[in-house]
Amino acid sequence: MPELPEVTTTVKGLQRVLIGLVITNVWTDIAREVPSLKHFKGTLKETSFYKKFKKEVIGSKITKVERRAKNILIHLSNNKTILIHLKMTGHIIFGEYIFKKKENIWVPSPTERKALFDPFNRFIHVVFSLSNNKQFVFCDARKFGKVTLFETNKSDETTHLFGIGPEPLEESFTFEQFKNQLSKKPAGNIKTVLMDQKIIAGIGNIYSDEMLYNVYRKTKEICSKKSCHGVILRKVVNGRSAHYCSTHQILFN
DNA sequence: GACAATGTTACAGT
DNA sequence: CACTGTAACATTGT
Repeated sequence: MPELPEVTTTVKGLQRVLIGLVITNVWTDIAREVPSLKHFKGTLKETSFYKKFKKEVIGSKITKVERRAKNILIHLSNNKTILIHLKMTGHIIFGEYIFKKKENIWVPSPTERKALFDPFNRFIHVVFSLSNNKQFVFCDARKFGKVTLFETNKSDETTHLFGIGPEPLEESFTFEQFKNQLSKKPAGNIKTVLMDQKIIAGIGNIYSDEMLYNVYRKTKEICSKKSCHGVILRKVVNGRSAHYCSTHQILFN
């Protein structure tokens, strides 16, 4: 469930298991950097993308893993960084996998923990094999996710990160700064602003809902705020479901 | 079958 | 130019 906190959890997990390992192979069943988006077709040759990706990644050591907005950044020893965006349903699995050649699929080793056999984990699209004979797997039911590569020292220029706003957990991020950013915006939906990655990084639909009162996907339920008897309603804001209390929250449009 | 789903981007319209 | 709303991406789960 990838917004800032979930991506952070993923990154922390990867830091524990990936640092110092060498990437020995890359397998994928997708042809493009972004499996689905049409607009990447023009700039990236479909079949060549992962060929090149593979070449640049194999043999390098993982030196550092970090998060920027909702992106996972895996820094390599050769001035390359693997960038993974999980989008809606992408997730990462680390474990021991076995490749079934006949069926062209990856399955968890029979000795692996039960969670890896969960049907949710069956949409495997990119597999990185590592020097400890384990695999680091990108799994995504909807194929919205992005797995790509950029030059580490060009992180300020890469289109994948360009223009992303401040990290809310950085010390440099202050209330004053946020207020200043807000004042530049015309009056409008606060939810839209909270989810705008250029204003503040990492907030998505669930957390923006929670910030504005805590009732994500509780449509029709009775408001749980003390002595409030409102009912939770749903309204589409900025193309996404917004949930709010009919009594103690007011919508202006 | 209809609808909703954690994200982002292109595009049409105002 | 700035902003807004919608469709698209691909697929599953309810």
